[in-house]
Amino acid sequence: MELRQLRYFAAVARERHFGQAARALRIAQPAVSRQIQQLEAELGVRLFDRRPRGAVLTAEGLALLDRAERLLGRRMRCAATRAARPTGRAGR
Amino acid sequence: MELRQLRYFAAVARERHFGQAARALRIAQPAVSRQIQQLEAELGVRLFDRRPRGAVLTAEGLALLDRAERLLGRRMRCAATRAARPTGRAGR
DNA sequence: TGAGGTTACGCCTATCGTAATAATG
DNA sequence: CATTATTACGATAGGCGTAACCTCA
Repeated sequence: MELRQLRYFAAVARERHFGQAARALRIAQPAVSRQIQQLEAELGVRLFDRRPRGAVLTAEGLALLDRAERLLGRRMRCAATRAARPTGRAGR
Repeated sequence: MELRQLRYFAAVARERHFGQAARALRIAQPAVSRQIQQLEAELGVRLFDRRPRGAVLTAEGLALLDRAERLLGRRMRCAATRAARPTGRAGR
């Protein structure tokens, strides 16, 4: 599993739309579709119900969304990134 | 940033050794070195002090390790992963 | 000089985008 | 029949492994 997949997944969940998610991500729709499929295959669950008017989260998808957003939200912006500021030590 | 980078980083931090981390990860040493470099570049910090006897975490590295292990530990094993049982994995 | 990390280079896998296809109300 | 997701396919980028090089006590 990679963060990219979670990011795409979260986008689709937010937009409830593969195409709109793709637009928000600045990529093509098939790329989103593929990553979601991969994620579903790896997890062994169906994350979305594909409908002609868009995609709706399944129960498992909803549960994953909670975790995924939490993970994405706290990426790695705490400890190390703070040191990237001019707070004293800067190696290069 | 990808989970792969965090996984490699955590391995090096645990082993305090690029080569040993590579062995633990079942990959070659340069692969580890490259991913760590990428991570350092993205974060803008030096995560390890390379020494002739191994690698030691910098203060920023230590802080990142804490977050990384937490993230890796709670990957996505809650809701969806429950359905991901055997018969589906194909390595290389 | 030896242990360990990095750079160079070629291969292979994965991802992406465009276009065509299938499915559903 | 229109809208939306999927599959096919060629092109591109990224990651990995082997080999050679550099660095430091």
